[in-house]
Amino acid sequence: MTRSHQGNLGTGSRPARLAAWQAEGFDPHNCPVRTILDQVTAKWTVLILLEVQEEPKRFNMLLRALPDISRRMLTQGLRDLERHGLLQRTVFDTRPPGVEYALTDLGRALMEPLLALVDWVGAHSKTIFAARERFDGTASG
Amino acid sequence: MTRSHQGNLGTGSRPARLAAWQAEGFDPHNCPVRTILDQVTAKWTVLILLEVQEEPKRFNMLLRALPDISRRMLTQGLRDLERHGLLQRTVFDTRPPGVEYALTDLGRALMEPLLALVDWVGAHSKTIFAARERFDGTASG
DNA sequence: CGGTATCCGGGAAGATACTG
DNA sequence: CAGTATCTTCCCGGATACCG
Repeated sequence: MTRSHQGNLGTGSRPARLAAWQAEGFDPHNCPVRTILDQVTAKWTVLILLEVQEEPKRFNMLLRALPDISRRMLTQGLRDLERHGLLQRTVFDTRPPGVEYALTDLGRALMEPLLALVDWVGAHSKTIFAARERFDGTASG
Repeated sequence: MTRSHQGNLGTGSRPARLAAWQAEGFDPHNCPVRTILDQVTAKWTVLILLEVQEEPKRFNMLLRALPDISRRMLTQGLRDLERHGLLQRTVFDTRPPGVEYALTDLGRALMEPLLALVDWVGAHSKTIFAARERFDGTASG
């Protein structure tokens, strides 16, 4: 398991981006950005971030707000976001104990490009769905 | 901007976004944006889009450019991108037959917010990795 | 309340072989 | 060259039960 080395997907905005990365030793097996991106865009994380963005939330509040998530997956998603420094977990020593999750500064910063993507998809969802149906139609017809 | 939304993830930029969506009947089981977003950010799609963005590519060129992808997954990813209207598949009646994949206008439009996210992650990957190690360290130590 | 541990089924994805 | 078909394996994720 040799996992050490970065210097992969990152800044730079010319067209031949991937080619440039490859020229400087891009290693798809070992690309930190892919790892992070997979996490950030994982099934539940976007929704969790969206929830917490409004205001800090407690575990069961999130469980209720995200109707089809399981305890297990919520815990896991929360841990992962915390691990990446995007969420701050705060335990209150009350009775019964309370735990609050809030965006960190890093998490808040992430919301900008993330919401931009979400908005783009939202704005074009009809077009995309139309393309889907066209594709599925011609495939079967 | 007569963009009538369909009650799900989409346009709108106030803070309590999720709450607003829920108020107007947001259904997490049936959210088009989540479906699309999952596809768009799936394991290989970003890399595929990055590759064809430079210039149209053929199947085996992509296979070679993405060292650790399997035939099966490449085919599937390509089909999916085509299905969503992001990629244009063109067959050349040459011998031996050639097939070329290129971004559509929609696909090109997607690259802007998508690259913005990728760049953000790239720019903050060190911070995030540091957070990871800190988290893992305190967890085990 | 806020989790963790365990079991288990189904789908995702790799390897391989074959086809037009 | 550009895929498809099949087989198998692996791990994601739901359900459930229990702990601090």
